[in-house]
Amino acid sequence: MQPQSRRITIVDVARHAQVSTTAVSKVLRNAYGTSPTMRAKVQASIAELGYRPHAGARAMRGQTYTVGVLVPDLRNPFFPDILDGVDDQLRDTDYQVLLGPSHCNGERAEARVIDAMIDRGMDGVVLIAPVVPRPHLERIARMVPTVVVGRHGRSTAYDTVADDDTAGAALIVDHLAGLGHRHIAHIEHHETNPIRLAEMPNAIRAEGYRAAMQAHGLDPDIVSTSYTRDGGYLGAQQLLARSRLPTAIFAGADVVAMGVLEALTEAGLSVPGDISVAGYDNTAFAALGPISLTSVDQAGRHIGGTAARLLLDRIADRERPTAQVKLSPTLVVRHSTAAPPA
Amino acid sequence: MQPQSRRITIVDVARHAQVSTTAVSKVLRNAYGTSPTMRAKVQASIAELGYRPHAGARAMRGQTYTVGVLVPDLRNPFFPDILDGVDDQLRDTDYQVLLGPSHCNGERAEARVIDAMIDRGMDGVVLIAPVVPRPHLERIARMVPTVVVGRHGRSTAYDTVADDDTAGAALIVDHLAGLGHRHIAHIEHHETNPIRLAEMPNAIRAEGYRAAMQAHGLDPDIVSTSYTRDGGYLGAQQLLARSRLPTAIFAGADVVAMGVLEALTEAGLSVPGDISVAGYDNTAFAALGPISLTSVDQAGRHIGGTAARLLLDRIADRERPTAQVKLSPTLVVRHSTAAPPA
DNA sequence: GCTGGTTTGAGTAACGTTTTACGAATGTTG
DNA sequence: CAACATTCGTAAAACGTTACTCAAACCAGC
Repeated sequence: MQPQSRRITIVDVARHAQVSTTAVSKVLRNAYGTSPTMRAKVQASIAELGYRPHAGARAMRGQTYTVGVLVPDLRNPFFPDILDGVDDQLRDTDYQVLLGPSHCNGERAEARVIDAMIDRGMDGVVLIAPVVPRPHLERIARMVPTVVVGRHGRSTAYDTVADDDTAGAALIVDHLAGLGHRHIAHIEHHETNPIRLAEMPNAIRAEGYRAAMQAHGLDPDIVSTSYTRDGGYLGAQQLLARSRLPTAIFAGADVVAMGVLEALTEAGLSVPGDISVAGYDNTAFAALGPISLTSVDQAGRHIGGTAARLLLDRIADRERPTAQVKLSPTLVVRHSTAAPPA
Repeated sequence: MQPQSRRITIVDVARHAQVSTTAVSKVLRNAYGTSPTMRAKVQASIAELGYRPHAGARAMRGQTYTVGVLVPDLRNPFFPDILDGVDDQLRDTDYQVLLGPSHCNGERAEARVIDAMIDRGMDGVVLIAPVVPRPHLERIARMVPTVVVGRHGRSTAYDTVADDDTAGAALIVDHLAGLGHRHIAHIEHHETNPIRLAEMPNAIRAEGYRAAMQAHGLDPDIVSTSYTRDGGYLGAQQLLARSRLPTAIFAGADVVAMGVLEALTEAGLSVPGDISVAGYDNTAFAALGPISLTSVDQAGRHIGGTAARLLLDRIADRERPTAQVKLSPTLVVRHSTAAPPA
């Protein structure tokens, strides 16, 4: 088990192919000024020696061919959909995706992960529903090409891709009201920061819910917890503690609905017999037979694909004006919603 | 929106603190030969200038303080548990975790992601249930400190952390047999490669199932698909197509059980009334009220924590003999299993 | 006050790549 | 055939950090 031999470098390849290191570098980046003959020679040597470019060294001068994706919560089954979309776009490029997990969803932790990605020379980053303050986002975007997913608000520094959460919330409320529900509660991710209130999807969904309820002449009823399973569980428990139960619960995310179903099951209530439940994101979980959750589909894969494409565009041209892509969600009706009990 | 100012380097810090760059470097790595006075001065300058070390440059000489974790499937809810454990251990160190997603679970794709992590100068890697050939693993481990999680087989090059899958499978079979089941089917992740047959958890579970069945004097009945939701769905459909149904299904992973439940629901069968279902991994999904899946707990968080600790150890001393940690699983009985219908 | 040892800090050469500038062929035009 | 583009390839200088070598400053103990 001898200590591994030194890594093969561009110099080794150059020597083997009998050309200069510059020539090898040019071939690698398929830059201008390489004859087919030379290209072939170099590529043969690369293959024979098993050369692999050293990203660290590359980072010092040019690109690393790496893009980082900030994932706020690995337990939320919506995010893999987005990542699939990113992967679709990047699979056939030289770029490699690395994920920055920020499970403990604090602002500090998130900022730390983003900084770490920048320090590691990522050519660009996709930030999924980041919670750091707006100016911080702008600062990041000035350092590295950035696409922000699922957070509204126009910036001149970064592109955004988001779902029309106002419309999505309305889809649910319209559906439930159409079934005859008058008392529809909403469980949201708690938010006080004024900027995030205007930008984060959770806040927009809550606001959309409120507007839609009023449009139907109904009273909004919001419980604030978090977009996690536990948040859903706690939120539902708060509702269950009431003297008068709602006849339907609109959970701000499928993962929240998981917790809601948990609490309702525990309380011995049947869905949708006693109470209807709707989610948001149309994750694989919602589609699951025993669950069969009515949900709003925001086409995560498409969102991810769009984000990746925008990012590649921006890496290619950092001066291009920023884009704001807004996608329209659709309603997927399943068995967790029905007319309220008589 | 002026083009971002040049990155602050160690040289800027040195100038600002009026010391040499060497001194700054020493403080950063808290190496030998720094007086408290100097350390304070340097740290003040670092804070004031907002200096951040450039990982690419570091990669060329020393460490990058980055560890990579290969995650085979982001939709399997077991993996976040492992990652939590890794995070627990690394949170208070200088190390940063980055995830390499390998969704399309081919050998090629996996090898590509691992290579990418090595190229990017990771100080160490944790490979979760890797499928690449054994010699490839050895080669990787010779290049970079490596811990392999959930794959059995002793190596002199890398450490391993795994669950005792033989015992885990027996727990399920014993439980179901104890309830009176005679016809217990198992859905496994298909495997033909002889080395993986001896090392991969799926293969060991299947073998453990077979052994336990025989110990009870029962006939094994195995369906081969994959450890995904779709795999579970297809496997269950194959079983449902039979003239004689099993009275219980042991799914090799919770994520497989998701698909099984899906298929059974679709077929109008009730669980556990018509048929019992058990999973493996005891994910949050299994605990979910409406699901309430009997499962085997292999303490993912603990596995992840152990892996991270072993990795740090090995980064500190690459010559230390390798360790093989095997953890004992426990059975968690819920409502998806019951005595077979009379 | 000198010796010998220990701290403390500085100077400098890598590390592997890209980039800029430039020379040597080769082809093209008047 | 001279003058000039064009193409192909090379040399050398960065990039930001760490590790190695070595000098200066300091401290005992005689």
